[in-house]
Amino acid sequence: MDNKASITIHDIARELNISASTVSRALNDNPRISKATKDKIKAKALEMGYQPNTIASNLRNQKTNTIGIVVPLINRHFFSAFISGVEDVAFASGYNVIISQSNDLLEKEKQIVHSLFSNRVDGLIASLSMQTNEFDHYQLFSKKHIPIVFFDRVVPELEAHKIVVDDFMVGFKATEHLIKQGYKRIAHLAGPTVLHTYRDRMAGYRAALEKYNVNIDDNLIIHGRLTRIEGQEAIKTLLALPQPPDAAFCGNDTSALAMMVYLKKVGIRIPEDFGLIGFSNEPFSEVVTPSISTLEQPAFEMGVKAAELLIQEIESKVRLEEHVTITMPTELIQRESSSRNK
Amino acid sequence: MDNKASITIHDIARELNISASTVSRALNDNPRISKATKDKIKAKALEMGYQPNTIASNLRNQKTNTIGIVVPLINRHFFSAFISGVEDVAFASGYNVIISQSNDLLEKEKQIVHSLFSNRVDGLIASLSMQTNEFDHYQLFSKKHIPIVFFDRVVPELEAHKIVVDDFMVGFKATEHLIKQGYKRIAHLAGPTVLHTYRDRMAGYRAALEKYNVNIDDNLIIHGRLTRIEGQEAIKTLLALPQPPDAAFCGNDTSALAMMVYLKKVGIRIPEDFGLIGFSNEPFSEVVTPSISTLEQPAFEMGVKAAELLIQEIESKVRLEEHVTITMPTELIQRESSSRNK
DNA sequence: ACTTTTTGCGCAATCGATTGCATCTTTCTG
DNA sequence: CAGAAAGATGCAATCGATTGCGCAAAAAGT
Repeated sequence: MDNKASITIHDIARELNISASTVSRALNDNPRISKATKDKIKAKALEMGYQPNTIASNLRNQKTNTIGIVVPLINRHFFSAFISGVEDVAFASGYNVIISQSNDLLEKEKQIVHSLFSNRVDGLIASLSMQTNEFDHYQLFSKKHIPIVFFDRVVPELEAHKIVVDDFMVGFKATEHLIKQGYKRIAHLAGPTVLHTYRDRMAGYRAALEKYNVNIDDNLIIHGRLTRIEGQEAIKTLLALPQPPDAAFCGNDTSALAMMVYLKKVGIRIPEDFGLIGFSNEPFSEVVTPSISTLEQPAFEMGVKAAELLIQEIESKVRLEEHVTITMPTELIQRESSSRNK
Repeated sequence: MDNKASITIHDIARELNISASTVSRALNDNPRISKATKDKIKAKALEMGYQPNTIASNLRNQKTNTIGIVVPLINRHFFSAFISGVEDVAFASGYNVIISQSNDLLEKEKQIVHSLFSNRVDGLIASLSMQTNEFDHYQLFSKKHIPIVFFDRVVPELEAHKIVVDDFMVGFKATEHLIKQGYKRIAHLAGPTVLHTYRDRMAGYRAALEKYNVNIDDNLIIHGRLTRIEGQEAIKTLLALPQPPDAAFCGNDTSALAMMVYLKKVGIRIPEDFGLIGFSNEPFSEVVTPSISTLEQPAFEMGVKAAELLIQEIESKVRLEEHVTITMPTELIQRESSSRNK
């Protein structure tokens, strides 16, 4: 029915024989407008079914009340939980959220970042793609002092706020746990070392071994993309070693699961013969048999923190000079796959 | 450093002593501008680090190249996979995606829909909240002929495009499968009947029983919100029946898992003593022991279809008169939890 | 009664990109 | 070589909301 163009404040103004400025001010509860006029205008706006045009407002105000999110893949528990946390806070503060996924491709990430910039988001929350090794595209934002918060995959070179987990402690705690459970040769399935996350975790792994005087054997360290396939390949490789490991700390739960499935298939008992611990507490790790020990990565809370930090920065007049880094605690969740001592 | 305001086409025009219109046309490859001028302008734009202001463009063009998505909760496998599918198609077609979650609250859903409208999204993709029993807020869109695609939770009253799975067939196939596996008393854990989805599924369940001349016992049908807790309560209730069931078709994998955990605990063997089938093929259902039979809900593909349909509608001059409903196939995935005949 | 303040509202510019309608050159045609 | 046609670019309005400044009327102060 209502095919005509939207009604604007000018339409309301014309109907009421007043100026558009007054309508605008009335709708924004500007004190310069009398109560009587305000009421009249608001009533008319309602009657005419007026809906503000946020685009126009954004253009004029140089503010979009929108924050952009860049993640490698929406459809992964950690990221979707994180996004959920961001959205919660954003909504409560009157912000919209534009989400894009990089599919772990640098080129797509670049495009997305440009697009979000052109859409004039007020701030950006991003996790780097696995390929990302240059950061010029983020300078669009930093040069204009548009706040950015990086999370999960971050690099030290980046001058921006960061939300991370203590990856060193992750590696340390996971490894220490396996040691304390009596495992002697502990393998580590690590992600690509270009990412600091994985470097730190491996450092924690090494530190724990050293602390407990366990010999470090580089043959027990395998790098990969932590997929199911690669997890399976890794465990095959490890078992074929002259001195195979009796436990593994995997970079994520997915690869730990892959190992578990294979170990069960070849008749190696978990946790008796082989101990496993993963990372990030995917929903499945609790319900598989045996359940997989892991470290909880508080995704939702990280999203909340990221959004709070970003919005605070957006709305503060003065831009913080130093960049804050929030390190989130990760909790070790001991389950069956590593519970040799009970 | 670069603290000054953004450079606009006017800045470029000034530098080159030409008009802004020419710059605009050049950057848009308008044939009315000579190659020489275009090259000069593009070079200058690059040199000055020009970034188009999409907001201004959107306002003028009355088009935002943005589509809005409303889901109950981002952080759920089905929805995040769906969104991922939408985002893929949207990005490829030059659209941004604004995502909001209703948290299954009608009031929040209303706010979101208004906000997306004010942001002038070119189209909307939505799944109703569990509470939603009125639809006036969507009329904002339909009245202005802004296309909407509903998915998953839909109602027949809605005059819009829909992407759904064939819920009747889901119920039918799941139940038929259990019957063919030799189970005799098949329970059904159903969702709230206000939602058509669940009504249809139950109808399918009943139809299958009838077709195979299995007596329908209403005591075996339990309604709930399909959470883990309620799944556990349900199986307790069912087992306490004078004539307990020997199989169950659960409304989702989560509740099926809850049943499984309880059944294992009390020593009832799956699938020998009790058959289980869930719905939606959550990632965990494949990896638990025993693995859970289920029906695949092609979330990602549904997102793809939804986006394709919406974008096609947005970009077609003529608005389709009839509303299309795309019914996606669901495939039964037989796993251990229901494989008595092998 | 006259100045000063306060109150209420309108004018017109602005945000940045787009586009219909000129205008001014060239180039071509007969 | 006049006049038409084609080619290249500029002017100014437009999208809808916001806001600094100004003006008039009403209220307050002397």
